[in-house]
Amino acid sequence: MRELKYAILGLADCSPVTGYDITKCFNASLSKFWDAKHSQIYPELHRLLEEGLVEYQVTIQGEKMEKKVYSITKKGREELLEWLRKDSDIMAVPKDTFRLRLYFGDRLTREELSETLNRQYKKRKSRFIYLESRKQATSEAAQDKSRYQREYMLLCGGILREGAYVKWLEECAEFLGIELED
Amino acid sequence: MRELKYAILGLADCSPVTGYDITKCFNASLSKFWDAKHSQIYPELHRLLEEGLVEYQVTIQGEKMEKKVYSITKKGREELLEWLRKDSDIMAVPKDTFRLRLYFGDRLTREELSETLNRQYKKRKSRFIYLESRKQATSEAAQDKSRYQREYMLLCGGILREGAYVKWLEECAEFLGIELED
DNA sequence: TTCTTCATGTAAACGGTTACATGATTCG
DNA sequence: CGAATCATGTAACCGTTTACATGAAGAA
Repeated sequence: MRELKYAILGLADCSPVTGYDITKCFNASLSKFWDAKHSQIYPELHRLLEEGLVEYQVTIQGEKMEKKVYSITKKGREELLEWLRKDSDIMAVPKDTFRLRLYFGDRLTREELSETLNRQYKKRKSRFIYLESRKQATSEAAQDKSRYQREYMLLCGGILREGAYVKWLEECAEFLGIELED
Repeated sequence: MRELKYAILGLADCSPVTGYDITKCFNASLSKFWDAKHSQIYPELHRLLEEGLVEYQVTIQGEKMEKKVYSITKKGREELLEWLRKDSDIMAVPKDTFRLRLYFGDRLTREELSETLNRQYKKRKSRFIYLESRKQATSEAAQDKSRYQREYMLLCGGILREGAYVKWLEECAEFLGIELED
């Protein structure tokens, strides 16, 4: 529970950050390790501040624009480490609208079902190909820069996940006797 | 949005159901096509009733225990079909606590990281093996009974997903130079 | 008789999204 | 000058979980 807390704490432990930085970081990487909107991040930062896990310094950007740069405190680092050492339960099966549609797919005509399957296949496959293409670039960076190693590992995880989904769709098509367009 | 609505509508379209039946159905199958607690299902059923998508008849179980058996209406079936024909966007990357822990894993000692990885590997692998073992049983049923076909397809999806996760953990171990116990 | 399962609900809290709201800075 | 980006917040709403609450039926 309260996992956003630890995602923020972890980022603040890498280097001092603003709420805006955190938002960008969550949106940026393909290999999303977490996701949150700024409307969730700012209140959480306030809460971490109250709990004494982070502190901030106001910096002036340009003429007068204030930004709050948060750093982790000793107490914050301790709590982060404590959390990192904990056991992770395997996550509940994610809710997947496509899977739900497929489950009740016998109500559709053969053509409709084929369309449903093909549309998903197209999307998943193009995402898979895109991630694969990004792997090469990240792979080289991961060799020397240790900060790219974790990005690389997560990217590999994403590729394997997408690959499994694509393969599943191919299996479904075969099982249902549906032709997949490529 | 409101996907629980369609999960319930779909089940009610298979055969008349009580709220309790729906709850059981969601909890039962390995190849969970959806998940919800009874505290979410009962209010949703009331809402579907108001919208005229389901109707119910009260049945007496035993001496005096009343149960509400819901069936889908014509309007409900139409809305379900309309929804089934829609396109499914690919779901957002699921939030995964283990992935988050791994991302900040450089803060742990080599031994701690090894433990973290091994614990997850053990869980994932045993789940994978369990699902695989269930595949055989379901496979035979899927040959003749059409109602087992969709169960079978979803189970295959689950196996591929778990398999990919296991493979990813193995890749991570190799990348980090960590030995996985089997 | 006691325990499990069947059966139906409500209330509070939580995590997350969407929308509302404001204003400075930088780049073309 | 105008558009994109930087920067920080709040409020309402929605979906979901946990806890509260009750009681009958069936099996051991």
